[in-house]
Amino acid sequence: MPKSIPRTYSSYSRDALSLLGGLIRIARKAGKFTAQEVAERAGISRGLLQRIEKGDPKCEIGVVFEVATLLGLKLYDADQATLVGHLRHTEEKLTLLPKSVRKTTRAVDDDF
Amino acid sequence: MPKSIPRTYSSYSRDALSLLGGLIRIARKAGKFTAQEVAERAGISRGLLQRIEKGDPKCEIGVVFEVATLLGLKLYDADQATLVGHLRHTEEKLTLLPKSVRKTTRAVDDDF
DNA sequence: TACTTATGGTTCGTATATAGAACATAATTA
DNA sequence: TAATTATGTTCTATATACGAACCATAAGTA
Repeated sequence: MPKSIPRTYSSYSRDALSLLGGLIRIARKAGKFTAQEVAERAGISRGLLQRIEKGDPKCEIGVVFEVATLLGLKLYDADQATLVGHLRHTEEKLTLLPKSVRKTTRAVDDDF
Repeated sequence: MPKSIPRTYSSYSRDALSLLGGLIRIARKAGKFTAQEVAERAGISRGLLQRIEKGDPKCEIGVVFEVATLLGLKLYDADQATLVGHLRHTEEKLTLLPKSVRKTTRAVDDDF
């Protein structure tokens, strides 16, 4: 990690992070859990939970998802399709697509 | 970080991560982008993009969201409510809830 | 009011995720 | 088929997220 380039995020991503963090906070308060309790059950520090609830982009996604799951949040609004169904669908799509994305194929008619 | 406790993830979280990574990969291939291209546009390394597409829990959530956004994925299936609307709703809920979760209030009738 | 507890914000040391390069393999094209 | 390119994987050095221990403030309770 030689270069230290500060990361930038689109407003959409930041909004999504804030939303997810806010939902987590709401779920925690709705369940009458203290930050300490949730942090312990999730196996993380209270400080990290605070960052998660704030929507800090620099958190492990696995931990964020785990906390959300712990509090009963649905990560994927499975209105009709279940998560597993979604996964199966994903795999199907992947098998149909070419395994490598071949670029402009440096062909002959490139000299126009 | 003195102690090194390996993190554990619920199957639901792992499925969600795999799903998100798979959707990202599908979107990338559908758009005919090479991993190199997407990584460059996202300002990350190709190796990190691979881990993201694999659903590695130990990635910054901000980067994952950013890549997803870059490829046009909707992080929150805004069937009816927009993201911003969701956010407003979140804030409303938060203002209604007590700001601190007060625990069992260590009262008198605790000696049963 | 005073008391208790939750929350928010530091700082510091360390475990670890990351970038970058290198290499091998797989996949597509001519 | 050969040639080219994408992908997958491993390695090392470094930037940084994390846990832990603080303190200050806010918020709920008696």
